[in-house]
Amino acid sequence: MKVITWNVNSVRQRGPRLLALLARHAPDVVCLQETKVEDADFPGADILEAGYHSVAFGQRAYNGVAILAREPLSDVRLGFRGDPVPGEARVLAATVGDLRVIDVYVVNGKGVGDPAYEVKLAWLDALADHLAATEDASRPIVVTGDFNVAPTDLDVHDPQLWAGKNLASAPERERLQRLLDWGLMDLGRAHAGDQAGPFTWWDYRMGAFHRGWGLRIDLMLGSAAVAERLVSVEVDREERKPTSGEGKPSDHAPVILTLRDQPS
DNA sequence: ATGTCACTTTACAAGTGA
Repeated sequence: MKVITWNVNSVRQRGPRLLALLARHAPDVVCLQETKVEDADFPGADILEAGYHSVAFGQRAYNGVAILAREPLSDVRLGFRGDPVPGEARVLAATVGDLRVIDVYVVNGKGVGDPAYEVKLAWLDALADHLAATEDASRPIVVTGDFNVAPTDLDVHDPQLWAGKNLASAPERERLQRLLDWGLMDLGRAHAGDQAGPFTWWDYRMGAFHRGWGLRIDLMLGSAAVAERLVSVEVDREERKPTSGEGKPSDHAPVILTLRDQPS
């Protein structure tokens, strides 16, 4: 079974590349972030034609999440109680087969000391509270998406440069750890071991991708029932190249989780 | 570190969020 997460930075701009991704990897589940469209404009018909059901939770211009799946999606939940920014479409949960899928687009935070950074910390706390209150960590769960947090210095191309900065600061890493303490494993790190990266996001500016200036902020977190089925977590770096596919790339690369099939 | 991109608008260039 394959689960993909991808911050598309506008699903309208990334339409052809999204359909190509579905054809290339034939995933079972895809979580998208930063779709940037209201639900009426979400390309659900094109996605259905490609063989995928979908649920979208979007808004105009900003944020927006969606889950695609070969199998029907059930127990869909939009947003979460206690969200410090309830007007922003950032969390979508659905059940696919035996798997509970929670798609998240974490508040960016702008910079340490910015009011948005305090919102980010509160938001991560609220999400951890919500999961503990509403989900069962003993079941197969994947919490995935753009966390806007590089969990450790292994997840940063230049730890000295990023030390204490937004996306890599200790307070946000502590909040992420709270989430893990509830009963999740960072599957990407489990697969990569003590190797740096693999990175999933590179700034559009300064030729950052070409220079290897990346961060691992798009994460696959899994409960124990998922972690025991872990085969691999890989980054589709090709998708980040300007030359691959139709139109421009997102600033994030897709992350592909592969799980062993359930013994039946 | 900031050489870009996508979005929006008493729009046709400039601010914003990332």
